[in-house]
Amino acid sequence: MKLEQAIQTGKFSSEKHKAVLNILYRAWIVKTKISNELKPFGMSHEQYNVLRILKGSYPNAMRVKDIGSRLIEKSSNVPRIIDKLEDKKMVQRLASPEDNRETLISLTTSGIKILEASTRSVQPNTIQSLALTEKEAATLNQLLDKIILGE
Amino acid sequence: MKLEQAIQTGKFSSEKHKAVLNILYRAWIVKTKISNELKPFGMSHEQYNVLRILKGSYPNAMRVKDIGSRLIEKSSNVPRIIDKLEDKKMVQRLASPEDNRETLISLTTSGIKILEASTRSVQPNTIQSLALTEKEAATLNQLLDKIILGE
DNA sequence: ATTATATAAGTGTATAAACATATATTAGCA
DNA sequence: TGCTAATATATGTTTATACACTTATATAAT
Repeated sequence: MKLEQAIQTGKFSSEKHKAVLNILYRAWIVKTKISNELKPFGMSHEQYNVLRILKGSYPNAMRVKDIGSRLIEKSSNVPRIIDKLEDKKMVQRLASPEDNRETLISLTTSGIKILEASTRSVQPNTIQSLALTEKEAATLNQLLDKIILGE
Repeated sequence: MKLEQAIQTGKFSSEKHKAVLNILYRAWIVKTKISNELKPFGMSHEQYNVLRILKGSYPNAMRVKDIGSRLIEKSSNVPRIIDKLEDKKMVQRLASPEDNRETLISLTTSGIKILEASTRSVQPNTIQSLALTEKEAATLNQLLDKIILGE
């Protein structure tokens, strides 16, 4: 759906103004879609993201702070997300041998399985279904990379 | 900041995959920036959006459902946002002469003033500061309009 | 060695988002 | 008319977000 239909208006002061609203709208669409796909797996979007990050370094464990630095939403409360995943036995906390302030987090076997099953549900309905060629996506990425507010 | 730095990773399975993460990241940046700009005015992002929508039809009042249909995040709870704005005397509720189920919402004089003052703070630091030409923004909009998951 | 500073994880709390449900009113129709 | 369904707003409740603060540990400086 075009943005104009989605928010029932056609008056934008500029293409730049429209672009800002468009980004907010598409992000909301994507987040909503992913959250809905994850619902049967009893997982929130942020929990799923943490699992994906952990899988990137599997079978090595990761420190909480390194997980946080890879999350898109930097205000996320990583220990609390870990709590939820630990309750569900998807991850486990380990003591760090190098620094006692740190906690290491690792995926459990069951965590990997659920992650893979949920990814098989999420991917085809989100990323793979985007009606963009790789070239278009690359252009989109170039343009998005110019949005660098507040640095 | 480029996405790779922002989320401390360079491995994306495709440009499409990266684009999805990029949209989520840029939206988070924009939302955070706008929220910070609005903080001195004691207003949340969603409250600000509702005031902007109301200004579009000012001096005419709007129905709650029509405000909702213009919001980007469709799961927003419009009556509750109105509650907050009404507490701050920025809007007022009126009975609808046509349909007693409806409530009409209108901006107060003070609401308009605060909206205009906050917009003078938000606009230059968000939309106007985007390092995009109008042509680039138009291309960005075309590409974003292709993201139509779950319709 | 002792103190101050910085860092990592976790906790507390207030607000907002998401979702289901309730209440009131209108519209459709037998 | 009287009943059913649909619509519009509002409320209740659970979970998540944002942000401040605490605790424990490590590093740096004197």
